[in-house]
Amino acid sequence: MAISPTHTNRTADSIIVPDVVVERLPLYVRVLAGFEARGTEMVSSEQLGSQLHMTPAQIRKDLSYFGRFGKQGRGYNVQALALRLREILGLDRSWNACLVGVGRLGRAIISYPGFAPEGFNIVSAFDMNPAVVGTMVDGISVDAISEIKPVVERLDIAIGIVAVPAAAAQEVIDRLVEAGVGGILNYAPITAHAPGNVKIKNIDPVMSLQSMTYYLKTRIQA
Amino acid sequence: MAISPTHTNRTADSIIVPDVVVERLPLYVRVLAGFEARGTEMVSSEQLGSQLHMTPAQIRKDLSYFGRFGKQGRGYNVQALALRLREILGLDRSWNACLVGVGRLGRAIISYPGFAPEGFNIVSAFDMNPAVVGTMVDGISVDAISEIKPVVERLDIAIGIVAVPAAAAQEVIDRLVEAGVGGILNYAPITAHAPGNVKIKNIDPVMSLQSMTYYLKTRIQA
DNA sequence: TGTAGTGTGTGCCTTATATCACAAGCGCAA
DNA sequence: TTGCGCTTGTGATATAAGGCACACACTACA
Repeated sequence: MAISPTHTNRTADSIIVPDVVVERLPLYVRVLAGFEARGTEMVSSEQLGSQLHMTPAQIRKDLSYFGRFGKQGRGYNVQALALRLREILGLDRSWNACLVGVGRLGRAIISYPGFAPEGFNIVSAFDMNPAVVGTMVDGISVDAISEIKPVVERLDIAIGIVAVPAAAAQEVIDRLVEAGVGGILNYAPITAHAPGNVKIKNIDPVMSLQSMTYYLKTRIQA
Repeated sequence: MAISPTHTNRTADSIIVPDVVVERLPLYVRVLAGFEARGTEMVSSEQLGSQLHMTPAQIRKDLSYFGRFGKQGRGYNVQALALRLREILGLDRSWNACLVGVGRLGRAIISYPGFAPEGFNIVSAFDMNPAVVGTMVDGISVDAISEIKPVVERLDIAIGIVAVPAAAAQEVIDRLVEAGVGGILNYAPITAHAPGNVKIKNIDPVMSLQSMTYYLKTRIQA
């Protein structure tokens, strides 16, 4: 949460970075990767901004929370900035995750090919259903819910992915927290609760659609 | 976007409701459904707030954008408020959606059982791969990308769900917009662009994880 | 009819976030 | 070496969102 900047004259070290800013960093990493792939050496906040549809000032300010990465008159070195942002986000290493709930959704998550290339490895799965426990799904062995704590500890799992029915989700989250995970990716349609030192991110396509329709309602159909 | 309130003495009709507020409404609908199921007749903003971990004042203020639904000293009638919010969000009807990209992710989306009960029906699918075009997936026929426009018009499709690789996503989104959809649910990891009258919602679990690790980094492991 | 208890709706204030705008730094060209 | 064009980093300012606190409305009960 804290960073050690040499770049500031404010009261103290350890400036708190707003969540909104942290959530934008992966976006920057992604467009930088694009420029990197195209062999571009330098980019300006202007260029980044036009790609991302945001103002250059916002990008500069976001970056300024973490240091001074740019050169006046030149912009940012693509490679260096990408590298630095990955370090800041903790993307310069890989992370172990476990999945709870090996139903239809859970299986789709296990076989989703987007996690591994970014350094997120699902190394373990859990389910309540005795018919599934003990089987292998896509190379991952499925254990009983009661095994969460020992397995999380043994495999150094930092992230729990929750794909169980709504009714069971909070209970599962509590177990994951107790087992020591630091973050939870929750696919269940509930308002999940966890202690402040555990980060929860919700993925809820249905809720996205349900707010979208508010805008569809008033549209004149083409 | 506009509402016709009798409840206000402000400058004009048609108050613009902030996006953040609209995005919270489905949350309210969900907890109200819970109270409804338990047979509760009245709830206070206090009770709603404690379920959702938010302040009662925020809930009251959010609701006040749309009308005066509560009774002093009593709270809100659960059924009536749920009904009204559903109307406001356009959830008192069903919506047709189409899926573009029938790969692994696309198939998982088609067979995801969470959409239909909430009134979102995937009625059509499209893919680029000639091997898939013409087949049926989970009861949905797969057409060529070039068919998007006629099919969207014929089946009155308001929502496009994008599950194609990043490189193809913007092109697909452009086609969907041109075909006349009003909203897009985008699973591709890109910064999508669309005209202002088309609502885009992104679902990106990887990006969620990538910002989560920022907080995991600094955690003392248990 | 009166009074006590409760919870809404909202004006006003606080906090958070975004944008502006400019001094200062850098590189290039003459 | 000087000067010009460009782009950063950041105070200052503007806008947006959140929360407080209270007048007022409603119910219940005496």
